Amino acid sequence: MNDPNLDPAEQILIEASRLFAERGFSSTTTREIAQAAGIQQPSLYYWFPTKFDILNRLVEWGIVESAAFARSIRRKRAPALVRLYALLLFDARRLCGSPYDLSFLPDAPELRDPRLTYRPHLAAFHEVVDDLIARAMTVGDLVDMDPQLAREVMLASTAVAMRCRVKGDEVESTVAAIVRYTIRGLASGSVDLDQTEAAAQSLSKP
Amino acid sequence: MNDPNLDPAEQILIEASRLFAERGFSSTTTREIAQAAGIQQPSLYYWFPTKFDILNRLVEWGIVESAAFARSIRRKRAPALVRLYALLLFDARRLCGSPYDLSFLPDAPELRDPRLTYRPHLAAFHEVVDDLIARAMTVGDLVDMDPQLAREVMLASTAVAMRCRVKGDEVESTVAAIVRYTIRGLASGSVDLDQTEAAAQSLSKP
DNA sequence: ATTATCTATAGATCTATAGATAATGC
DNA sequence: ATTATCTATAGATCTATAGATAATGC
Repeated sequence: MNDPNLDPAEQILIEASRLFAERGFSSTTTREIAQAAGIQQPSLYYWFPTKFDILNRLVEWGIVESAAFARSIRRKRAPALVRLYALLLFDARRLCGSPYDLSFLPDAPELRDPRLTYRPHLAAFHEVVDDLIARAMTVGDLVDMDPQLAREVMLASTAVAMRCRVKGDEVESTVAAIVRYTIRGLASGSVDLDQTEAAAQSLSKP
Repeated sequence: MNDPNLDPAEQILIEASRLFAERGFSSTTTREIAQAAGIQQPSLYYWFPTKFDILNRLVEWGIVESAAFARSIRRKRAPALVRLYALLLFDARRLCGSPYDLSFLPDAPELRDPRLTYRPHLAAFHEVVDDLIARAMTVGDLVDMDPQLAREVMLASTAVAMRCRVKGDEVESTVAAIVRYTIRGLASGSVDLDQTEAAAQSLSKP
């Protein structure tokens, strides 16, 4: 249940994410989190000021690195579709390989809480995705469709990947398959998918 | 806020679904639901035995008709991919056109509650989808991939459609676009997408 | 002294019930 | 009588704090 070699705060985050994914944030009690982490309920408050801060930490973790990767890929020279592909791969791989179970993130109603601090990072991430979608459409690599819809469909692939809850060796192949079929659905007929994927794969590994 | 021409139970379901989508089931209080429906909190219990029963009614509504449609389409003569396409169209169209906001359904952790009565209907729905996926793969209309992954990707399109929250005239075009690009991602190169869509469109309208 | 934990509990909910009240229809 | 509502509240949580206690390190 708990690994005594781990920082208690880390252990709490791991167990809390598992419980949030299973029962939802507000149905999970601080008592349950503490018990899963092997401590008493009030001891949680030594490591986190509130239950809400545990959620905030997990949500931040879920987006910060992907937003940073998005900023770095914006300056790269590759075609927009390749960069989009790489961004989706990076994001899905990171979330599926996370020690936390973040499968509750894509649709958790709690994300609407304005006290959460992830918004600027998500906005930056979306800005890059929207820019790359616009560029890929301009050069004819994406089917002509509502750009906002294209973004929704693309980002949904991360949610699907996490929902499959694959671990270890299977992460790589499952993520690759889901992202490939998402891009396949949105790319125009003129795109060489194998070549695009190969280029994206090498771009997505920092 | 409330339409006095409506059955109070119906009004409660509509407002409850909106609140569940916004804040989640367990963060929504019976007081909030009642207030949105224009009655006092205890008056809810004249129409529903428990808060949980409100959720159960909404979840049932979200699957029963689609499961019935799935059973009816299983016996139809069209190619498996056309029938899959029609099933996705029917399901997404119905959920997006619903008087209830069921966008919270695809990932609500509360769906794991074993007291909910939707399970047999969802199982029947999945059985048909899995059968059609297997058939479509056998005849080479679907790319070779893990069938369970194919199902996840397909059913995610309904979630994406609901998340777009389109209403009225825009439902039809948005749903059509999302389902088209989902099928595009999964269909093999030999499939004529326009023809498949046309056949599915006529099958999906009972 | 500092760090990390514990027990006990205050204070604030929130669901559901009890029982009164008003309105409708026989 | 039945239907539909209301006010008041019991009973059961659940988060976060207060304050004690034990262990570690100077």
